[in-house]
Amino acid sequence: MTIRIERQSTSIRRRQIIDAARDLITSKGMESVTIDAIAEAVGVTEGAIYRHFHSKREILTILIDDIEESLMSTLRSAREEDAPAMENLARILEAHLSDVEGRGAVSFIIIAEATGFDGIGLQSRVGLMLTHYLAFLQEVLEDGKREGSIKPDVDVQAAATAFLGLVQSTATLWALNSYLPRLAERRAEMWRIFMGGVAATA
Amino acid sequence: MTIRIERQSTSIRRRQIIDAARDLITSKGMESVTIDAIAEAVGVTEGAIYRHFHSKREILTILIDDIEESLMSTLRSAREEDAPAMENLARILEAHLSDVEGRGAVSFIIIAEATGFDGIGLQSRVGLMLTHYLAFLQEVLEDGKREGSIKPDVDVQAAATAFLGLVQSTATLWALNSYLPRLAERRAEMWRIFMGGVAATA
DNA sequence: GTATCTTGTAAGCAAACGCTTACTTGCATA
DNA sequence: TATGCAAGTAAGCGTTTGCTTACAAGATAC
Repeated sequence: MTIRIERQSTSIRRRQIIDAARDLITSKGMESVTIDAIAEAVGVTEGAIYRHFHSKREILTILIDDIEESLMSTLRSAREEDAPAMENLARILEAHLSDVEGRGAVSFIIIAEATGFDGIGLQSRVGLMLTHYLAFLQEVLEDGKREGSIKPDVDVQAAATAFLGLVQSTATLWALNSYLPRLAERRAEMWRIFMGGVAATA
Repeated sequence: MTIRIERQSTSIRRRQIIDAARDLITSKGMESVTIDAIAEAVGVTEGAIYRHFHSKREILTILIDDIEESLMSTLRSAREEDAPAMENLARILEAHLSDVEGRGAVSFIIIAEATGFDGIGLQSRVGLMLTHYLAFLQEVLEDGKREGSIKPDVDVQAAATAFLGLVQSTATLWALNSYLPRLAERRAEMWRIFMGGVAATA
């Protein structure tokens, strides 16, 4: 019985580790993200994890970076430079909901956890992520105002918050119903309500 | 040095215990809700807690009952029987945001925790709470359709979800910004957006 | 007044957690 | 080929957690 040790470079291991952390969150929730569970998923022992990260907190922080990066890049490419703002918003909503459905509600689980006082200081990092998200939406909403497709008296900050709420509540209900009903189904109706609230003309 | 033991009936202790649990959640977050912390807050030792509840899970379950009861009763009394549906909805939004501001975002922290797989089975209980919440909103929305104040083609389930999202995203941002900006401030703008999306006439 | 039930304490247990330590082995390079 | 670093293991540490046990004492009933 030979023991085979599969050595890997730290760059590869770091990726494997944060991927494992993400998978654990989506499959078994935030509570089950332990160093031991991550190590098992990667196929090494606990000690090896600390060769590549020096704390659990660092792993989670970098995971959030990763989540924000991939989400924002998805949303940014859903926005087309010369398309009408309302079309862009509709596409962004679709892209965000698809992202939630595809990757599981990781981002919202993390937001959730941070809201309830995470204890390792994710709170400010998650706050920053939401700030970036809202700023992006506000940009698109301002486009709409300039175009005249969005009512000039709409408060863009409130509108962006409401948009976030659309995705957040949908994701929450989806997660609490064991990811059962097709998440995308309700997209059209949600969009019509939001659109009606901000659009200049019916 | 006399040891004074303040005996209390189990009915009083049970109240004190779930109140302590709630206070702990709002002040220091879900993570800090431990049997030891609850015991200290009540002024007894850990063992005494188990005279009145037989598990932590039972405490949390009953706390959710309590939260749902007080929230729903607040929202129900914000709804006036003979008032127009849109007025009722506006009042319900105000009542819910006030509740969040007053009691801290307890309910959302619990929703959050459950979303991220709580591990003690709060998930289905919290799902039920949201179902009740949405059913209540859908009732009011149906009122509005009957009155003609809400567009007949509005999907009430989607509208109720969007309404929940309004409160949820607002509460989240509020919690992540250290409860800083007056939460009620943004209420009016949020309401205008939602109203615009469902109202029959501008 | 004494028996009994209820509420309390102090001590500790087993498991889980993040993390460290002492030591080993694979691998690139001088 | 030998040297040194990088990547791995096994074991265990200190702490925290939910919960249990053995025992003490206040309240109540007969």
